[in-house]
Amino acid sequence: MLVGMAWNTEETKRKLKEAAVAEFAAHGLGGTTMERIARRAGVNKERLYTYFGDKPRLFATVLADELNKVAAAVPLDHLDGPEAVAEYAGAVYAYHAEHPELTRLLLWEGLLDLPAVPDEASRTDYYRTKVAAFERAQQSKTISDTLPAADLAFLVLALAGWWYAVPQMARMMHADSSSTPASAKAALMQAATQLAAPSN
Amino acid sequence: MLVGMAWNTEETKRKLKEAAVAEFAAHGLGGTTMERIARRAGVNKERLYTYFGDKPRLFATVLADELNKVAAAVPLDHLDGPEAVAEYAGAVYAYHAEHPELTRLLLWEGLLDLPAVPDEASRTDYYRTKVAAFERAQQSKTISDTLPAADLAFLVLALAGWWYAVPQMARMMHADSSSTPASAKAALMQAATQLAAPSN
DNA sequence: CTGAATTCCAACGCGACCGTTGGAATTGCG
DNA sequence: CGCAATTCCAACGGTCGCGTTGGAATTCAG
Repeated sequence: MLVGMAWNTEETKRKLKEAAVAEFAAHGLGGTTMERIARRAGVNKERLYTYFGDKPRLFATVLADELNKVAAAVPLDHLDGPEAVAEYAGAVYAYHAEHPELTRLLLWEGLLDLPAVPDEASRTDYYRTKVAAFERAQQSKTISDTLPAADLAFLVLALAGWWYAVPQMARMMHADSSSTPASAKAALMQAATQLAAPSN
Repeated sequence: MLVGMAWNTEETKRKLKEAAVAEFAAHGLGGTTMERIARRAGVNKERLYTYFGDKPRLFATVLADELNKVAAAVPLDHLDGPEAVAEYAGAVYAYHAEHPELTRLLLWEGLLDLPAVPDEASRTDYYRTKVAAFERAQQSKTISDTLPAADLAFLVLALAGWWYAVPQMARMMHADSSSTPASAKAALMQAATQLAAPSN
């Protein structure tokens, strides 16, 4: 009965998912072709269908994978003070700088505006733990409570994500070319600090 | 020689552009079909090609049109104090709430990451006038100068735009359904105020 | 009315992509 | 070795959308 280990199946799946992330991030659900994913992975197209189902299902799979990766890479359990909020915002920005695929996948997904996203339950849990960390910090008076915790957390992510959402706008607003990834990160950390600083 | 006024050409062009905005905003450049645009406008597909060229050109045309509209609808020449920044952020949010097409077009464009966007020169001018208004307010010490003017302006727009960029994230983070468009607007205006408030 | 210019549109060629299928190659097992 | 199970893949049918084209309908000038 034993499932054969022949043809290193797991490795093939991994290569396909890696290629799918790159293609979907670059071209979106509609702009990506299964053919190109398979070619990039050096695998036949048919494997995609037997392993992952059709194109939307594959998209959902790779997005869920990437979300799990970022959840592991940028933890957030405890916040004590505005500086910790800035650190978190900076870490999110830095992660996206190294892995621009995730933001782009999220944006492509957002533009599809499906009635419900795949994996909604676990993703909601994930975001709620972030919000809960902000709530606890508010209750212990270490950060500002002028904004509801959910809004504050959401807006901090907005500061970090907007650069990747509309890069063309970022480029045009900083036309004097005085802007670098490093200065962008410094600016958003400063901004996050101001959002989280206890009102005086 | 006189060009005939027959078949009300201008009206046909207007209807085509209106339909194109709706379709492009909903499905993006790749997901939109010329056929559907023409059907929605009640006009034959071929008119699109003779009037506007191919699909990317049409996309650029309608995006430029929408940018001109928002520039006219949400002016910004003078800023005096954090409250004015909040007012501006709120106005931007409100405009996008009524015309969600523009943000979506910008996001689709951003995801294409073209080396240069159409109409780059005039759009750069447009953004630079916004930045200049922030700069003047900083020089007259009515708003905070802890952030470069370009970053501050950019991040204020981030606060207003993020809701539309990742609506699925907004929905999941506010899972308790305590969030409304009105509360979102209030939150972002509060946040904008805190970003712009002179440091103490 | 006749003819030229312009707007409109039905139909087409062509290429691209999705998802499938039939069968070949490889592996483990008896 | 022979057999069954599994992984792999080249090729295909069908559909869809882009951009074009040939000609019909409408308008205006003479």
